[in-house]
Amino acid sequence: MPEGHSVHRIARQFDRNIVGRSVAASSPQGRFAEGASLIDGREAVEVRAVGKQMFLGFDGDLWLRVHLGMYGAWDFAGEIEVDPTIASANGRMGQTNQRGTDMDAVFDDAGENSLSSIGAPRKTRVHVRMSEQTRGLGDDGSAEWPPPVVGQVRLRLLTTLTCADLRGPTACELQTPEEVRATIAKLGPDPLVDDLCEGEERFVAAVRRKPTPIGLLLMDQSVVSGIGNVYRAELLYRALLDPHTPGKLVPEELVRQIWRDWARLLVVGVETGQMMTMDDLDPEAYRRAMASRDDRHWVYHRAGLACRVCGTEILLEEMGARKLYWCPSCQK
DNA sequence: TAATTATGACGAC
DNA sequence: TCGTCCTAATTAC
Repeated sequence: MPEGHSVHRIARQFDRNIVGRSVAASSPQGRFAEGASLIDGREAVEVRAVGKQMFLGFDGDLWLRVHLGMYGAWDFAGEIEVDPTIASANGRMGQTNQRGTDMDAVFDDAGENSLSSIGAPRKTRVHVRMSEQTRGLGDDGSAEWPPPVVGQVRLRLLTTLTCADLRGPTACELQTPEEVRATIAKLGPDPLVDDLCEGEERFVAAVRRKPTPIGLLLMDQSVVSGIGNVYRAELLYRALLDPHTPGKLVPEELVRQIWRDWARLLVVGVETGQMMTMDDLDPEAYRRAMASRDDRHWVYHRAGLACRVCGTEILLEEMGARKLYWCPSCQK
């Protein structure tokens, strides 16, 4: 799944292409038929991303809450107005998506996926038909509209120009404004939502209150929003911090540093669509790091390999029912 | 064709 | 701590 950066990117796409328009909603798969019928015909009026969740507001105080879980995805198709920041990232990643449709992949949160053949799960994809020029020139030569449904589509939102297909979400439900507020209230601070200073104080307070290992706290969405398994491993490495350290024993200044680092990585992630965690590298090393998913991180997915800095073997253990990668030598 | 994997989160013990 | 749910790509057989 998309960690926080992907959800913010998706929200931007909604803001650009869905918000302010009436949508036809359906559930091709049938499992959200009732909800879709309630949305159908309404105008989307606002989108919010908080941590790993997205809230899409419709007129009449009806909100759609979506959590993609581990392998949910939104597929966009149609003539899409691309967010400038996303478009700029395109220069680096513009390549045809693996489905080989008539769409150009303007961005692909699978950045790491499309740059590598290693078994990454499906990623959030965005297919964009950039111009009239490409319309009708695709492999199928048909430029069908709306696009044919492929696979299990829980929810399809269609405007006159844009099609957004949701598949595999762990949560897809309608909420009242009250419920949206309640959901968000339970979430820890998100650097792109909350005031940075305020967020930092909340994060520091939550972490330093608990005996729980910092490696678990970073994954706890009530402590801080948007961090997933990749960012957890990388943030801890960047902080040179042992994942087992109880929250209350992490020096306050280091806790603050982690928050600010998360804020920085999140911004980079939103801009590039990639979980770039080795941004301190020189250009040549950076280029190499980008070349494949396996070369992109300090410790994530590097079990058994030598630490890039000290050469010690990167360890793999289960923490919070997820795979935790770390360097026992660098992280104390 | 089946098994495996994945950037999550819940609820039942 | 476990099992469960959501889906599709990749790998193994």
